[in-house]
Amino acid sequence: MATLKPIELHRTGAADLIAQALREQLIDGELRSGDPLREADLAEVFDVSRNTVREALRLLTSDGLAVHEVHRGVAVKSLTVDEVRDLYGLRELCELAGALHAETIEDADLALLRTPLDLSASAVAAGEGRDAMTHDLAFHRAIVALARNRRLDGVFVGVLAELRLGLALLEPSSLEQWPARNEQLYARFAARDAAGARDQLVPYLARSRDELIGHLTKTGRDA
Amino acid sequence: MATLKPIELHRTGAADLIAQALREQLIDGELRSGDPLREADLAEVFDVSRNTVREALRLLTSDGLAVHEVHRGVAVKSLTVDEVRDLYGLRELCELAGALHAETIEDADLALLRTPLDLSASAVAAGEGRDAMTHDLAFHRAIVALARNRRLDGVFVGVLAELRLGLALLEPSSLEQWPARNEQLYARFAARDAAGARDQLVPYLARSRDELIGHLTKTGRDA
DNA sequence: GTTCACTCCATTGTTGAGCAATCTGCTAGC
DNA sequence: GCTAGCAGATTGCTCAACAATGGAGTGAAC
Repeated sequence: MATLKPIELHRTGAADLIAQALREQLIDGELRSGDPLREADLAEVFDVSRNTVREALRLLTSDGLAVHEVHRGVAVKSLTVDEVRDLYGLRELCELAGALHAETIEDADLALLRTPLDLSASAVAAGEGRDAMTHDLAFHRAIVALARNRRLDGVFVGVLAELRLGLALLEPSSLEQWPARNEQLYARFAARDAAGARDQLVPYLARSRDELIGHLTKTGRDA
Repeated sequence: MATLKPIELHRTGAADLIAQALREQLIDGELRSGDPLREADLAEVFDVSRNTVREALRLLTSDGLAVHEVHRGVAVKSLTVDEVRDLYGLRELCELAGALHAETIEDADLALLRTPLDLSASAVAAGEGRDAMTHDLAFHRAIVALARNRRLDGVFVGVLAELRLGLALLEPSSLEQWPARNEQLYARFAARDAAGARDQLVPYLARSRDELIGHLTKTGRDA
């Protein structure tokens, strides 16, 4: 027989599916920080047993998206200002690792940067805040991917997921400046200018960080 | 009342305890790469229900210490050469982030580097391979901790845990060169020489990586 | 009015049994 | 030698139960 479907792509169990569903609700902002995730409720909503829900919640907590206190249950994580600082520190490390490779970037990789950028810009124009952010973050993921280190990609995805807990609460208006800034960043990559990318990236992230921190301290303690 | 026990430190459930026990067996090398982790067996060994074991196994797999295939169960992860490369890439990133702070290192931090170094050296002298490695890695953790980023620390701990899957299989003889190299590295920190630390660190890690990769390719495909 | 003590209830932690789905190795038949 | 198919083992998931814990409410004592 011919080589037809070499990958039957990792089937997933119910717990994984539920964890994924919850993750999506988190980044959609449907679940807000601090919201309790009660086993019995979720079991009913997803129509699975409580044990399966528990497994899913374990996954979420080890992702850092939820916190678990014994006998008090699981709740959506609230980011503290310190955590946001740490997350951005780590994010910077990841993105700079990618930016290092700007010198030798290939056209195919450049295209992988370009696509989410355009998608993000049009989502911003259309007022689709959530999509705009998704594509914006995909752009940054593409930057990190330049380092060609899957483990690093994994770390970065985790960082972004946690950051989204807070980012989801930002007002849509703050997104409007992003396309222009991303465009400048992209230009440095297109020019194979690693140092320039780096110099662009650091203040970019600092600004994003301070925006989020400002929002956290303004609204309520943490979020 | 006086401030007496402010921390009743996160009590843990049975699943967490079992996951921790398994982690320890992993780094001890008692569980080898590829070994199956059967639910029923573990349930009996630890005298808990299968459900609890399942939760523990979920934790291990999301730590990256085990792999999970649907309907085929959980097994201790086998590191591929590519994964080792990626892990060392990430490890380098973490340690370099710490080394950046060598310039401004305080005496207290220096002491935190010194202690595990001495412990490691005497463990090597005593032929205690496992302890030697534990303290060696603690030394490197202290380096990363200089960056004062808890999230980064967490990433690094995860990286080390996975690396230990392979490191546990190295012959004890290869440990003997480490104390001297660590000592050189320490000297750069003591001299507040960030650039020097960096120049020491990169080949140090490259060498360690190649040693592990060499061992993997030599013994059997992966491990 | 505040503070304790106590009770009640919601929720989690864990168990154990059970069954369907799936994988694995073996056997029978060709 | 190869394939089909039949166990047996193992996982995926459910269900029902009960103990342990935390929180909220009630009420008495100061």
